[in-house]
Amino acid sequence: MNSISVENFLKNVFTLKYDEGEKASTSNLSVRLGISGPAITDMAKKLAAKDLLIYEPYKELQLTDAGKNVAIKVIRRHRIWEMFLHQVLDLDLTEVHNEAELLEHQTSDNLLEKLDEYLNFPEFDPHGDPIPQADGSIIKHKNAIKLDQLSNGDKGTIVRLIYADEEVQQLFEHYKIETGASFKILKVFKLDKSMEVDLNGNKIHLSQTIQKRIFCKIIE
Amino acid sequence: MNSISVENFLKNVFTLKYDEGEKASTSNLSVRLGISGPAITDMAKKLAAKDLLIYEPYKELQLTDAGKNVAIKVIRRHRIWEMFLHQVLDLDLTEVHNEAELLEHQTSDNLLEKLDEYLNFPEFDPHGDPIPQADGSIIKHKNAIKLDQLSNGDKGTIVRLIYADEEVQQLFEHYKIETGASFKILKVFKLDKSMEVDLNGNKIHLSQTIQKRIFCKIIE
DNA sequence: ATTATTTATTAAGCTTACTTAACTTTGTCT
DNA sequence: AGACAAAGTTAAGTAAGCTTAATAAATAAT
Repeated sequence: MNSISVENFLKNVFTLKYDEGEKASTSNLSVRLGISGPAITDMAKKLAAKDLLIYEPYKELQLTDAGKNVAIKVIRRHRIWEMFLHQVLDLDLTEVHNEAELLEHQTSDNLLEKLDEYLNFPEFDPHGDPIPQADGSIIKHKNAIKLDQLSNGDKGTIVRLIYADEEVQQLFEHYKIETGASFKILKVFKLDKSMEVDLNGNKIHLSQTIQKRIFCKIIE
Repeated sequence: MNSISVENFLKNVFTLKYDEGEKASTSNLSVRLGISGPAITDMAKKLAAKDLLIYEPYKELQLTDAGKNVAIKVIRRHRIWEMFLHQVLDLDLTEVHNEAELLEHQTSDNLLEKLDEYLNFPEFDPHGDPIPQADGSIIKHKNAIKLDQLSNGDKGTIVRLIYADEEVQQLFEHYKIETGASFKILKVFKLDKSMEVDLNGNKIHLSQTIQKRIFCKIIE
């Protein structure tokens, strides 16, 4: 069995790359996992020896299929727990992530499938993140794009939010940015590509970094 | 925060002593925790340094109040999870223990109270074990005694089963020994204090060791 | 009471998952 | 191209939680 550290490592390589489009570099992982650079290099070598990823000094980490499978399973457990905690136990969106972060490493296959069944096999979690299916496949939102692709006057609804860290989470919470919310782009500033958005009647200003963490669908 | 190893250690000192009436000795703990004797001594010294228990070489371990509180909290989390897994997710009695064994270490106070509330503040788990309350108090079954106290002809119902290890668990499962079941003592053998019992129409033979793991109430 | 046996402890060593300090490689800037 | 900053790696060391082998204390048996 893989340890909690190993599971978290692989999960973060995966989400960094595939959810956020960032480089799976030593420094990015160091920040994400809250451990030192050398600890990242160390772990990368260990996991390479187990064929869970490909490590070449000074190059970006690459998950192998085996590594991807582990990552996807951890993400599945995480998102099913989030859904369960939110829908069944009524924990709010700011809490579910941290609780799921712990539970995701202590969930047997049997328990996981019971939870999935209880929830009636959901496809997306409360943040709009896709829940990897039992076979490892990941369903995508159709026609969803990141907010930074929109222009003046565009209207849409939010379908997914990327909760990378505590601060982003607080910002979403503070401005009531949540899946299902409708918005209109009021103005895009060419200077720094920030934009002003009307969200349920409130005017809010979003940097490009934040825009990239918000997936939406355009309403024609 | 206490590590998983520390939580398990304190929990087992507690249950060994207060649930099973056994000595909290190095060898008993070694068997229970599945680790070597020296590992027990090591941990005992560490926890003594943290004032969670009193360690004197060659003497039985004694939990301090602080140590008891940690143990009781872990037991509370364990039993609430068992109840939840059984009642809400429909896992069977043989599964809930092992799942709860993992989840008990990854449950925040907030989540725990949500689970407790969802279950409507139960007092006993599916094995009949008392669930320590939020204030640390432990409600006892009234007038419950262990099976080994009964005599020929006594009738009663099972209120609680002590699931010490995998084997006992299997035995309970195999003979359909479960809380709520009615029984009658057919014969007590003086030789080894074993007894023959009629349980829901089946004749079963129980050693004294097993009798001590079954709590019941007499029906007059 | 002495011996034998069980039980517990000490000693030495291992793995995992980290740390900081020093050094090396890579990429950028002029 | 050379210098420099940023990013990554190597080296050495730590703490937790284990292990086995050897030793000592407590308990039971004769």
